[in-house]
Formats: sequence, C-alpha cells, structure tokens
Amino acid sequence: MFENIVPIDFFKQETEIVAKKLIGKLFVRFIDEKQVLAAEIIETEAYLPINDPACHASFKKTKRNVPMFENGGILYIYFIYGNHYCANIVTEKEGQGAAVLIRAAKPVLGIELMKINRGIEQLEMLCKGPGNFAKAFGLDKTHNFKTLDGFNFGIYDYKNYKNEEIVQTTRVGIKKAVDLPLRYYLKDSKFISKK
DNA sequence: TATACGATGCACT
DNA sequence: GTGCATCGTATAG
Repeated sequence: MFENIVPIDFFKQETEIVAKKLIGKLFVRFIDEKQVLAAEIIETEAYLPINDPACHASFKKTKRNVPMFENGGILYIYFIYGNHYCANIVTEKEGQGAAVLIRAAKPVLGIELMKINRGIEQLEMLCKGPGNFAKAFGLDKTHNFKTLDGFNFGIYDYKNYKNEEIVQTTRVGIKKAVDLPLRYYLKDSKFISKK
C-alpha cells in the first residue's frame, strides 16, 4: 500500500491544485514499526499566498505562521479556540505563505487507535472536522514542520476520482474572504465535516 | 505586561 | 439552533 508516495515536488504547485488533488489520497502517520495510522483525505481547503485575507500568512510572517513560508511538503499545525489543533500541508515554494487545511478524512488503518484517541466508536466521526482529524491522528504542535517524506508522515496515492465527483465550494468557519470557492470535498461522502 | 480573539466541537435548548 | 469552553498568539501599551 505504501509504494506510491507522493513526491515532495507535488506540494510546490499552486495551492488550489494541491488541495483538489489531495482528495482521495492517503494521509499516513508512522508512529513506530507496529503502529501506522492512515486515512483517505475527503475534504480540504486552500489558503492562498496572495489576495486571501483568511490565510494566516496573508498579513506578514509571524512566529506562528513560519511553517507556511517554508518550501511545500511540510506540516503546519496550530492551536485554535483553546481546545483544538488543525493540521495543514504547506504548499508552494519557499517564501510564499500558503497551505492546505485537512478538514476531514476516512479512516483506513489504525482505526482502533483513532477510536482511543477520540474516545468514540463511530467510524465516520473519527476524522470529521479539522480538530477531530488532528485528534484522531494524535497530532499536536510537536509535529509542526514535519516533512511528508514517508519517514514520520507521508501522502500516498490511493483513490482516483473523476473531476465531477469533487465538489468545489466556499470555505467553512472563517470571517474573511468567505466568498472564495476554495473548499473541496468528495461528493456525497458521509465523511465530510458538514454540507 | 495585558488583552482580545480565532481555519472548532460539543453540550444543551 | 444557540452558547461557550479554553489558551496560544498577535498586537498594543
């Protein structure tokens, strides 16, 4: 299952393209020799380097958003609302300030550990929403900056969906630039965070 | 140093 | 459908 890793160069493309193409790919965390967590990415949002006030990197480089200015292919994990972590994949080239937020996924491997991490049983609830996705994978700020090179983390080819199976719409939970259609999700999936 | 607030989730009505 | 916990970060003073 892990022979087709997505190369780091993939993440250096335009953020919208990466966000859309990530749908159907496998997000994998290798904890140790025995423990592997994997989920099919079902829902993403793009945060752009220019003309996107909702992007954390839109104003300037700060202590929090430095990972977004690195070369694409690393994780950007931040803490929000006092309770939740959100996991992003940094995109574009060094100095741009862009990322793709992972909003929801379908658990594939390590489901038992995800249930423990979340404290619930329902499969479709395990990775529903960015905060829950991070919790199911046990992600926190210690995983900030981690590279998706297949050592600790990796993105792998998994499913290929047709263009018309991927819905493009407006983003969720933001106050700025609410009209930009930068959210992508798999049509009719029961794993998406919300309609 | 102080203070306001957010790319959320969940309990409660 | 509505309210709010909770805290790291940004920003101002």
